[in-house]
Amino acid sequence: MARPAKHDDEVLLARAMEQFWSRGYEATSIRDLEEALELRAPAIYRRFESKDALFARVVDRYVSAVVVPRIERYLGDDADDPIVALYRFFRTAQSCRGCLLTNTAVESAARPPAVRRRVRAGLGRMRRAMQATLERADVDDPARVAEQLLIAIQGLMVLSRAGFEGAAARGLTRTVFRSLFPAHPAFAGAA
Amino acid sequence: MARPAKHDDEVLLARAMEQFWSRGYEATSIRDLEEALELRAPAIYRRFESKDALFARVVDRYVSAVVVPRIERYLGDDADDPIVALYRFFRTAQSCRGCLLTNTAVESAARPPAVRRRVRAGLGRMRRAMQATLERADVDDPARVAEQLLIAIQGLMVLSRAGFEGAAARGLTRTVFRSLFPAHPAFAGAA
DNA sequence: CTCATTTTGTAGCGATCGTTATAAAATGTC
DNA sequence: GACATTTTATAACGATCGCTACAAAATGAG
Repeated sequence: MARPAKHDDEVLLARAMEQFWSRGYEATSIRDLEEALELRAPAIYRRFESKDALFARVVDRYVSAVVVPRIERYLGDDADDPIVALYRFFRTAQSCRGCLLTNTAVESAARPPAVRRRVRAGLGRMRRAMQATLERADVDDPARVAEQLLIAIQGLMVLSRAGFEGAAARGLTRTVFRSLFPAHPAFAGAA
Repeated sequence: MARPAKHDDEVLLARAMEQFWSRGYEATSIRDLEEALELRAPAIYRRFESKDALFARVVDRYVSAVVVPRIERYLGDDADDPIVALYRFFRTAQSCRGCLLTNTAVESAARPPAVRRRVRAGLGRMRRAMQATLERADVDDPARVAEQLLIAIQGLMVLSRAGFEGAAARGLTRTVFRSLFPAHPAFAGAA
């Protein structure tokens, strides 16, 4: 009964996410999005109110389509060794794009409170998932260790984005786990 | 023999740094800088080539006028307890502006390599200063622990910028030190 | 085919971006 | 005071920003 849309919201949000993730909010223009979404500005605005509103939807999608699936894949309760699972969760998170939540937390200190709230919620979700995994591993004070891990993964994301990648980043991640889980055989550390 | 400048470079760089630090590179316009520096655009451009070049000088000044003095003040070799000194170094670093090196590392993944190099150099300087302090404290494997601390402080800066401040941030910092230095009396942790 | 409905593209809005040509203001020298 | 020198401000450049009137394209219903 009406003209069909070229792409559904999911596809558009995925493409927009790629842009915002690698270039950041400010550095991504509507013209960039026109190319990425294969859609001209008016069509973008009719579907997503404004650049800000689109970005908010993108942050939501990042959590639901990137963070949560990664949590389920690596931190699901079927993991044989929860600590090794956490290690893999860390290692597979590193890339030159860093983490959209990290990038947004830093970049948008002066941006709409709605976005900042979403970022904090996303970070909280990660922390709780890691805590649940730690509880399965019977570590002491899982809440504190989860905080540690949240801090560490944010720091690692910053260093990834700063250019410390590959072997360097791998070494840093091992260092984190060796320090936090010195008794674990996989990271059994000579001090 | 010529018209005197209203302000010397040091004053101008200090004011520009405030802007870039709290708002970021992209979000700071030349018009913003005109107000902050009390100087019109052509005067700014005659002194500092371009916005990029000015920002590079600002990053340098941040290291030499903020990072290095803080290192000397808190991590100088006259500290009675190097671990407590490191703790104070961390605690006094937290603010809603985060750290300019952290912010720049995240924001300018797609910016001139010269700036990225300066950021990495600044981070390296912090790491070496913390390592030297750790060596004075006779901890095991100071190089590894220094890496840990660098990761942790970057993570804490992200969370500061995300809105975790005050009591929350204080708690997080204590958690870091309690975990890394469980034997130290100041952070003697019930696991 | 006509019509109502929805989606899209063309073209362009005013505002602001980084930057600059040009001239005025402020000094020491003679 | 006239001059050379340096620093500054006035005014504006083309480009791009986020955004939008408006009309054309694409469907199903009648």
